[in-house]
Amino acid sequence: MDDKFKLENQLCFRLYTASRLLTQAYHPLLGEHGLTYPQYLVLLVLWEKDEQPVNDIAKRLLLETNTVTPLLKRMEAEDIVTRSKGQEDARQMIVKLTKKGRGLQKKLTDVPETVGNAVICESVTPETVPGLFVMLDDIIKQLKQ
Amino acid sequence: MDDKFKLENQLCFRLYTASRLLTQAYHPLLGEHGLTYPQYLVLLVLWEKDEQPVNDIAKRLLLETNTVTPLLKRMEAEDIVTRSKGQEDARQMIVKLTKKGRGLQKKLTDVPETVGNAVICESVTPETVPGLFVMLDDIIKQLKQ
DNA sequence: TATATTTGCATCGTGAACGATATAAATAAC
DNA sequence: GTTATTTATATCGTTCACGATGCAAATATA
Repeated sequence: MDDKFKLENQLCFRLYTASRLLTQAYHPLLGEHGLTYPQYLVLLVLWEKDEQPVNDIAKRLLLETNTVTPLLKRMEAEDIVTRSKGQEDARQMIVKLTKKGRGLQKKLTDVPETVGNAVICESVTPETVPGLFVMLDDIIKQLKQ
Repeated sequence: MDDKFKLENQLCFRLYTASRLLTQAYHPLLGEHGLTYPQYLVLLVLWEKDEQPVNDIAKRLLLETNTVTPLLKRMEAEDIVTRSKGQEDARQMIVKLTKKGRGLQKKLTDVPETVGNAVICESVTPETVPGLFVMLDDIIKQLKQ
């Protein structure tokens, strides 16, 4: 009885574990450059579009500003980004890549492929990944409300 | 150029986000009983088999003991589990459910279904979830080494 | 049996996550 | 134009995660 409580029947535990383990796979690659995985996510956002307010970065990553603000301060301390008051709206804090922050893109050029290769296995291949993306995107969309 | 750095092409970001959002979905249901999601996972493990050493619980959840130990201490403080030195091996710390810990199973009986329903959507249905489980299990197995 | 190694757990420090709350600037309502 | 509300960000407290390290009990080795 109570198979519903079995760990093997839990979607959330699988997501939680897969997320942690895959983040761990990034660790040696990013740590070499003094980065954490959430900091790497901020870089992905800024590499796509530089000079964004805190709020835009947080929304893109589906995080709260109270998570992102301290993270950005650490990145500022490491000279990866600058933070400066917005011109038109003084409430905003505009985050901008430094030369070092932009330069990290080249240094991390092999990271996506390295990590991508690490997860390739029986049921997870270039052919099946798009289907996995659809399901995860649906779950995220659903839970965002 | 550099589509490989686009957030939309990242498996890890999807897992990370889906995991966080699904954990958030548990929050109101568990918080009502003073539980966090990782504490709920410990309960799932102990409900399956009571009286386990810290190490067995940690291994089951693929966590380190330095994560699990403080978590168990909080659960002990909340009178959900007891922790006592092992008889045959004095290094072990045996974790056992209290009456309250066992009783929580009945109180949380609706949680799996409630959360399960919350993720049902277009591409995630009782028919497609098993396929998703296979892929996530493969990823976990692969990353465990 | 004395010493070395392994094992199980704990402590410490750092960096997320996140709920709750605070503050100042911008905007809306009166 | 003054007051009320919303918005953008920050601060605070608690709980994970997790690498690094410490310590005592158990086991292996000499």
